[in-house]
Amino acid sequence: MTNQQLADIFRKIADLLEIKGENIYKILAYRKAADSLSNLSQDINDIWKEGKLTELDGVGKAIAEKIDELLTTGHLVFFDKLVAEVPESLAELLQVPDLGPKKVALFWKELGITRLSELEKAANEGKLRNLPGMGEKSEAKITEGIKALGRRTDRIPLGRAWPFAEELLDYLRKVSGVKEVELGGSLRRMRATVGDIDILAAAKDSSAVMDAFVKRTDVARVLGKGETKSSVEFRQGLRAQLWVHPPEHWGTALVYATGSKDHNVRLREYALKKGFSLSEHSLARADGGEITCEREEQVYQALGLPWIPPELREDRGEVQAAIKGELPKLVGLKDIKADLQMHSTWSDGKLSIRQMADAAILHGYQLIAITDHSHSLGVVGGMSPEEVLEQRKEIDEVSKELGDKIHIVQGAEVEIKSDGSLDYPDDVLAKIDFVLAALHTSLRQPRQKVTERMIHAIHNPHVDMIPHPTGRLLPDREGADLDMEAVLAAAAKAGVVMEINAHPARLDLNDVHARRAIELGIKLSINTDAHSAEDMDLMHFGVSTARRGWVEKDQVINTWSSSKVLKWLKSRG
DNA sequence: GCCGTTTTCGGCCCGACTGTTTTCAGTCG
Repeated sequence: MTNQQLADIFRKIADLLEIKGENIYKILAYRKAADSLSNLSQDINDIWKEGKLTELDGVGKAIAEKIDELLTTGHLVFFDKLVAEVPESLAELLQVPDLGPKKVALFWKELGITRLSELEKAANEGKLRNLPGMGEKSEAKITEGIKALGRRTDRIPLGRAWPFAEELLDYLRKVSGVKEVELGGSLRRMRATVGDIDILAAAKDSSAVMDAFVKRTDVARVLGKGETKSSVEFRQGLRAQLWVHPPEHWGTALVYATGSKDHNVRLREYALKKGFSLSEHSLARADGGEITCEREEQVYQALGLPWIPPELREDRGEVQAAIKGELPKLVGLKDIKADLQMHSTWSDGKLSIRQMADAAILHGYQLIAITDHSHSLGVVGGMSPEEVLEQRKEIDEVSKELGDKIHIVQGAEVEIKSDGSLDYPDDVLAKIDFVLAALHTSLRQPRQKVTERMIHAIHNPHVDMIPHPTGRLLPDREGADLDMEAVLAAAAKAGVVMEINAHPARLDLNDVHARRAIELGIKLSINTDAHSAEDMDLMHFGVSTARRGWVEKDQVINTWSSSKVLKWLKSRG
């Protein structure tokens, strides 16, 4: 069983226990253990074999025993008994907006409803409105919620939400009385996918900005509107919420709006130890004293902590690290001096080598690698071995023209074929300065096969980097089912660089695996995989993913000087 | 069910909004 499968079981247990009416803290404990498993960079099976389950955050004796039972037998008697008591299908009812465990339990006990279809039917027949605590409005809300479930977009890729959010920010900044507007939530934390768009505005009086927000022409539905918080659903199914706080509360409000929820809980727990009750409004003392914070830094400072970058705020140990003064010095966009994966008209790129080089110079880069595809990837017009030699001549010519303005390295993105062999013979690979071995096809091979295939490629002494390791395409195409722990171990041993592909549809390695990679001493490279000049602007998405993985500057080879990169390439032969 | 720089027992973040209520429960983030 994988980390994710275990996490799903514990989340399901939490849902069912909540419907059952269990102690809320027991439920939260299961959720915390599930989150811990989801955020884990190592394979749970390895931790289990080492007998270190209870070292995981949120895993104590009882949950460790359940993990042990699941990994040993593939089953959990506790879960089977629970499902016999509380129908498993009730958990899906919790997905309906505004429907929580109390009402699900009410409908189940009073009307025997266990499925979505039964709930919809009962609502349409007006059977819900007479139950205690219910009324016509609540019933209508449920009907509407079930419909919303059907059209609700799942989490959307960062790259799609980003331009929309930017436009929304610009719009709100123009409202009179608005002092500041900033992204919050998973967008500010730069998660690869986001559930909704969270925005914080500072204004003395919230009414003008709230009105402007809910009255936008693309708003399909207003889900709620109050003095400090409103939320809407846009026509495309995307949701957004806006908080408005006075400028003098901006710091605490921004911490609150940025989250994650778990980070906030962790921070508030720590604040309590320091004698403060932390909310979006202030840091309050029990004696009635209060500290308000205009800046986020002041909130952390008041707790004796350094400011924690938003990308780290996932409760993955950042608060503990901040307490110890051990936060990483994260890589930043300004540190990037090179882009080591891009395509030209030699395969599926839109521009010539010269044009790509000119664009890179505009980005201030010292070095680029032109990494066109190899021939077996027919759909993109990959290069034959003969073309590799011809392209070399062109790269030399362009290099001569541009002098010391930029270094151009000849690379190639070489297919890892379905049997694990590479698309060029060794004598061709030997002539290419920077060899990328990539998966694009047969991604659905079984875990063991695709992992062996990848490791075989890593073992080829000519291979320098693995670009976009899993091949995922957000939001639809899952990546290969790689045993990443085994892949990273092989890469660490071979000195092969792993890429964080900056394209927002990829962000691959993901944040969790990037963090594991640097723990293993692997060097990373953050590249745009540009097929046009505009694509080079996507670099910041990759940098943010690295930051989410606690990656520091020196661990990223394209922050190095060009001479250091060239020296490294030479050392690899 | 987890956890300990006040604790191995007794706590466990904090507040906004809505609807059904005349003061609060449920849901959400």
